[in-house]
Amino acid sequence: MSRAEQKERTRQTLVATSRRLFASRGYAGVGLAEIVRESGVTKGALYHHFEGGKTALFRAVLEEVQQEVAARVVAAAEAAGDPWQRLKAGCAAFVEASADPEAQRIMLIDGPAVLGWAEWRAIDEAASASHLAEALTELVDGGVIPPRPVAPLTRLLSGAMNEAALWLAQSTAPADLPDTLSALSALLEGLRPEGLGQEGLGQEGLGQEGLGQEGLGQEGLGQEGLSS
Amino acid sequence: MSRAEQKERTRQTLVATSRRLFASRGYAGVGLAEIVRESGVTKGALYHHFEGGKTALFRAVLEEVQQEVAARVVAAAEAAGDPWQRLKAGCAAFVEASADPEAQRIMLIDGPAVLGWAEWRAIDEAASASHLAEALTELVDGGVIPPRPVAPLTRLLSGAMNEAALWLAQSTAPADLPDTLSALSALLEGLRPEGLGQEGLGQEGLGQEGLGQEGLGQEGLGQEGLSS
DNA sequence: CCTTTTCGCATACCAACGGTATGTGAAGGT
DNA sequence: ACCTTCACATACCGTTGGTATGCGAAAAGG
Repeated sequence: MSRAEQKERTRQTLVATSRRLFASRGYAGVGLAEIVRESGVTKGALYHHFEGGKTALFRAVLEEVQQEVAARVVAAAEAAGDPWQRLKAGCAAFVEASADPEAQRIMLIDGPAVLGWAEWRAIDEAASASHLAEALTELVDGGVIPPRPVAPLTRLLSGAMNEAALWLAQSTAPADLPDTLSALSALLEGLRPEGLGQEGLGQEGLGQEGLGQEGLGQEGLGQEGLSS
Repeated sequence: MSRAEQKERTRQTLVATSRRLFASRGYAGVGLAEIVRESGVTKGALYHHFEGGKTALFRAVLEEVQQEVAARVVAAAEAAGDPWQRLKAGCAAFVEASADPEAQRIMLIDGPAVLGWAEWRAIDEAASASHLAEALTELVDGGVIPPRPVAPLTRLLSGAMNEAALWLAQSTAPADLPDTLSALSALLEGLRPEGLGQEGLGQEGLGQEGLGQEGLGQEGLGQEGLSS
């Protein structure tokens, strides 16, 4: 095996191992000793690949998780038709993807605390939030929603979805997911001038491959007023 | 000085010192050695007052911060008239109070990471989120907004406000605060059936004593479509 | 081919950290 | 006056993230 191959392989092993451990027990709950042991390397290798030590390793893991979530959001949005549908499909996909407890601890809990909010937000912006901002800008430019600064709205919606995903991850009621998507849909619909075809915010044919969210015994999704 | 007095005083000193340090450099960035040194006590005293060690100390600090924020929210809400106005005034007060960088690091960044999301949310619920849920329930019961499960909506709005506060704390544009309040107002208004007197989400006589947010050179607040 | 350099990684070590076991002296009851 | 309580101090420990240095095989040079 060539040296470059081996190097990349070691790096990926380190990222994969620490991702699994960080996701299950949190950043502070995992020591470097355990990471390097389960990776089959030593601390020397870790610091050779990640100059910043534990923090840099976490950053690599976070970026990987963020890009996976973003990929799902983009795929869902592209499968939808008009800009308004793309926004709603993207939001629904984001909430569903972020509901994965594995991604949560890394992306939403430890991320801001370990890297600081500024850097966390920069990564989030590059991966996901930028798409949300673009979608909103497009809707404003297209006259679908009234003119309004998109930056604050982007933050509000991004935060709403993050928190909702956190809540969903530990909720037991199967109705919580559709109820949340319905409520999010209602908030988005409220941005539009009165009465422009209120569709639900559900999964109409957008990529939802093996999320573990299926089979929760709910019908349509996105309809309102069911199950308090 | 009596023993009980001295005990309470030591405890308060520890909480105040660690609150200041946690706020400025984060939970992980402050060691117990520094806390006890600046408090004028030793580690023995710390562990005598806080059995859980550093975590328990942080919990005490978090609860203090949460209660202060909640007090401001309640004061603002009570100063408003009808339930709908109370909701909006409370939301505005929450965003403004949470925009304080001191409270942020403790309440929004380190809180979930140190205590875990479940415990953090329990504290948040007891202090602030419960009031939001009550306000929403009241509005549903009063027929002001259509029937809908309030729990998901509470989480969405709570998350939106948290993230917005985080964003506002590091934003430099003075228009960001009014723009955010305006956007939040628009989202809330969207929950109401069409056309019921769209007032802005500003400070109309609700308690905003010395927040440091005044004088940001903005007019009305809560109007839409200005700046950027 | 053989030499030399490179570099991916291992070994050994360290200061600092959170945490604990034990000691102590003054306040408060009797 | 005695004894008990208890709010703290002292001394110590295991583990942690981090670093300086050594090594051996793969690549580069002749």
